[in-house]
Amino acid sequence: MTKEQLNKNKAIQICIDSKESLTPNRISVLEELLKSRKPISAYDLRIQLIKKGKSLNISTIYRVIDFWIKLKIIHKISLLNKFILCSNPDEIHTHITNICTKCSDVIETCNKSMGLNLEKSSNDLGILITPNINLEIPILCVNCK
Amino acid sequence: MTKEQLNKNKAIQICIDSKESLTPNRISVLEELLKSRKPISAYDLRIQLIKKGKSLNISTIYRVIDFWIKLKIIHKISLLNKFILCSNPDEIHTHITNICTKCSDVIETCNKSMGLNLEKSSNDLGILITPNINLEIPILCVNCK
DNA sequence: TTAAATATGCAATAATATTGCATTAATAAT
DNA sequence: ATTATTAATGCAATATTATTGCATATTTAA
Repeated sequence: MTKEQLNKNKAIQICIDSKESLTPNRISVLEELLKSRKPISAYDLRIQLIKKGKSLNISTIYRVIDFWIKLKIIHKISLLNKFILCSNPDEIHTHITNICTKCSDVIETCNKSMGLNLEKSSNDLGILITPNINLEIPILCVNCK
Repeated sequence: MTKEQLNKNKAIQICIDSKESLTPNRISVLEELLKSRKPISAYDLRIQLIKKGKSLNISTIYRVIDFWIKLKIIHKISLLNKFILCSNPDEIHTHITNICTKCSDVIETCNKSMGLNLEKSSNDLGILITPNINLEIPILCVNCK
């Protein structure tokens, strides 16, 4: 079983588990994101789907994206106004999206590997860090640095 | 000397030191941002200035904002598509903008107080974290949590 | 099988941001 | 000081990203 297939199955499983309906549009958007390793904009995603004969309205694209975001399958990369699949959606932790400022490549890591201890510091400040947030860190990747 | 005045002077000093010209528009935008404790959009900033009889074109607004961003006086908050003054522009470190997801209030902290050790972890991953980046952390503030 | 709830399409519109080119203002050179 | 050069701004069009209200279609529940 390939990694891609695995992610798709996992996403579908999460969808079923949460008792949401798995419509053709939702599957199409999911499959398209599985293919694009880099973050992709909603409009570009739409163009890719049109190329495959699937012509969704842009509002539907956004709604479907919101749907997967709600299930934590997709991340919005605010720095780029683009979207990407989450690499490990079923684990509750601080997601970290390292974004290369040169090539827009994305390397997803987690709090442990990044030396973050946000819980402690947030306690000190009196603020609350909610679970499953996504931090975007501008970086230079191995190739670009 | 008030804190506001201090920040303005500091910003102006940084501008002079970097041999950039301090135009009326740049000062107007700076003053407006000094007043708004919360992040503000470019268009709203424009409206505020219009109320004071200063009618800048939106492209000028964006250019002036970019100017101050280049000098590290302003941060863009990508999560909100808004802009805010940096609270300590002359210190080179990882800036952290804690953004309350409920009220959009912003609490700026720094890496030390947030338990981050990004340099070490980035070495491990082979990526490079450039100086003076700004991390946006979605939180719940003291009032909203 | 019908009723209710949800998803999608459609098309308009909102919100955010950029561009090319003309004009004006600021700075440097003479 | 005057002119030449460079940089900033205005203008207005356009690009990009995102949302909305309402009608229709599809899915799920009764």
